[in-house]
Amino acid sequence: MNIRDLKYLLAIKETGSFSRAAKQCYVSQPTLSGQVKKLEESLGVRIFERSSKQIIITAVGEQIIASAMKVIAEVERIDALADAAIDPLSGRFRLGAFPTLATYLFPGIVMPINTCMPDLKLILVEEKTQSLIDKLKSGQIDAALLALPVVDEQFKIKVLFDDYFRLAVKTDHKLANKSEIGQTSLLSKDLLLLEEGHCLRDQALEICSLMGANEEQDFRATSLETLRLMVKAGTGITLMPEIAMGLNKDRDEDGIRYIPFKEPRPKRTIGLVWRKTLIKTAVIDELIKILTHK
Amino acid sequence: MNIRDLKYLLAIKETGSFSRAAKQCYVSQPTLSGQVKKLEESLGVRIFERSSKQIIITAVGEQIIASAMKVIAEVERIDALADAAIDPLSGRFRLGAFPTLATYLFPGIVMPINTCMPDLKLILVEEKTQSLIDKLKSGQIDAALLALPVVDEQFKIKVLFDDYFRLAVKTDHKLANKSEIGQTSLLSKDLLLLEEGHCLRDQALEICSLMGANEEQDFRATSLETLRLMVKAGTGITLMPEIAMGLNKDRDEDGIRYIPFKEPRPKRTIGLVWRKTLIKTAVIDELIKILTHK
DNA sequence: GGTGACAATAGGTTTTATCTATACGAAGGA
DNA sequence: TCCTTCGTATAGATAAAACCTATTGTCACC
Repeated sequence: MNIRDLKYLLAIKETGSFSRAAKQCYVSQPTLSGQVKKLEESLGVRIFERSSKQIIITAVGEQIIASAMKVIAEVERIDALADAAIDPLSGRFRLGAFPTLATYLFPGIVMPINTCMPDLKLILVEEKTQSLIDKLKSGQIDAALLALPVVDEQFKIKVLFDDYFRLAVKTDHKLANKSEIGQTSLLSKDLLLLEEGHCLRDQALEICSLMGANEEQDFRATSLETLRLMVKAGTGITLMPEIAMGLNKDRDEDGIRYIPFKEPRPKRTIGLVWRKTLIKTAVIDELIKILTHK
Repeated sequence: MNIRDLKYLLAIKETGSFSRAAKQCYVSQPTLSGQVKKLEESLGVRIFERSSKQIIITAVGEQIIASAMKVIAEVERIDALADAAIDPLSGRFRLGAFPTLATYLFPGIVMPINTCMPDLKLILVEEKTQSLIDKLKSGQIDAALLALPVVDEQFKIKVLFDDYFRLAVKTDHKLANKSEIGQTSLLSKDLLLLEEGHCLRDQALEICSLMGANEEQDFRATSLETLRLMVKAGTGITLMPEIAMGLNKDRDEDGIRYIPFKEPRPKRTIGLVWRKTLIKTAVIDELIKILTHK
């Protein structure tokens, strides 16, 4: 048996045809046909039912192909291990973050990452939390910045920092002159929220315990910047994480006042999450250094 | 990369030498050396530090070899899948059972198994429960008859039958004329038990709640038959599962009376346990049929 | 300095994978 | 029914690779 042969099997399953599989593997159709036939003979079972019409995979075939996929994946892992050993801080690295964090965090970390790991081809992915978790699991991204808690057997997690919430109100809002705010003050109808799927929306709802009261609102913003503009326009108030406030946390900006909460200050805890089986853990270590030194 | 090359790696790790590995793989030493060298070159990393004294595996080497083992295991699985597809009821099958069950159950199932699966090379393994579980996990046996509950993610389990306990006493024992017995009657010092590690010992202790009282006993039998002989000799009484009583459950035998317990009658539940990843599940199905029709 | 153990190298042979060209078989259209 | 098309199988030649034996190189030990 040969690794190449197993790749042929996967290609046939994928393309549904010997000729197309051959093309995909950059070999001639007779070569691929011959190798598959030899494999079938050596195993003593038929993997494909051939006809000029279509290729049907036998029951054993499906099982064999499932195992073949695992073999190929592990072989690729060997390649990746070798690559990482040559230079653990080089190659492609895909880092994800959810939108209400990514917008404000990513700009500040590109430079330091580039300085610290010049050979790393960094790919930044901005998606909602669930999508990031899915992509982490399927290996489409290598690590993600997520709001904790994230509970999953196959992940490793490093707590990075707390991001406290403030209440963003227009400077002439009735709450604007308060120096601190209690959570009960949020029981108002003019609280603006993001659309479904944003973790910040869920956190805000949890903080405000407004589940029922808010269902009737028919406006759902798609970004925090939209919310900010609406606060500025006097449409309502919103929760704003400090990371989204810009540099001057204690001064008003753009006619908006960011009022801190009374203790216990509501917050979101940001952590770095990656698969236990990830190979380039050296990159993770560097990322943690950069993200905790902020 | 080639599956054969990965086997070379494992052989070198195993034998600690290129020449011995070559011998183990039935190739010449230069062949193996050459292939390993080529593999190292294609991966761009050194897997072994060579010297005339000893072979040292590099850090990447260890990782690569760990992956190589997974690849080989999965490749062997492909072979096994094919074999099972040709004839699912043929080949070697290793069935385990713990001693106090095996002695009485095994003799009765060899014939039916042989009749029903004539091409199956059945290997019967009699070991204590913990050893059977270890061997199941490591693939040294294919299935085991165990006293439930057995809780493990990687196992599948089929409940087979209940095996009720009776109290075995000498016919002239003071309890011998009772037709039924309560569990409190067991608070006696002459209860004989098996040595540590037998699940029957633990079950007996649990039933009697005699943990403390029994620690001082310095006699621990190694088999149920020894216990039976001692009961017959008048040394004491013991718990005996019905399966060990022979065919005549309601008559005395050998000067021993087997007294049933009052409800709820204490029992052990016997189940068939196998790895979820086992390939020859057709054999499992047949075994279940045979073992539940008893 | 000689010896033994072990890995690396050299050169030739065998095996295997691959190619192009062609045959075969089924389905669809004239 | 015949012809074309699409797809797989077969044949024969070529290129690549894995393998062998013989030999060299290297290090430790006596």
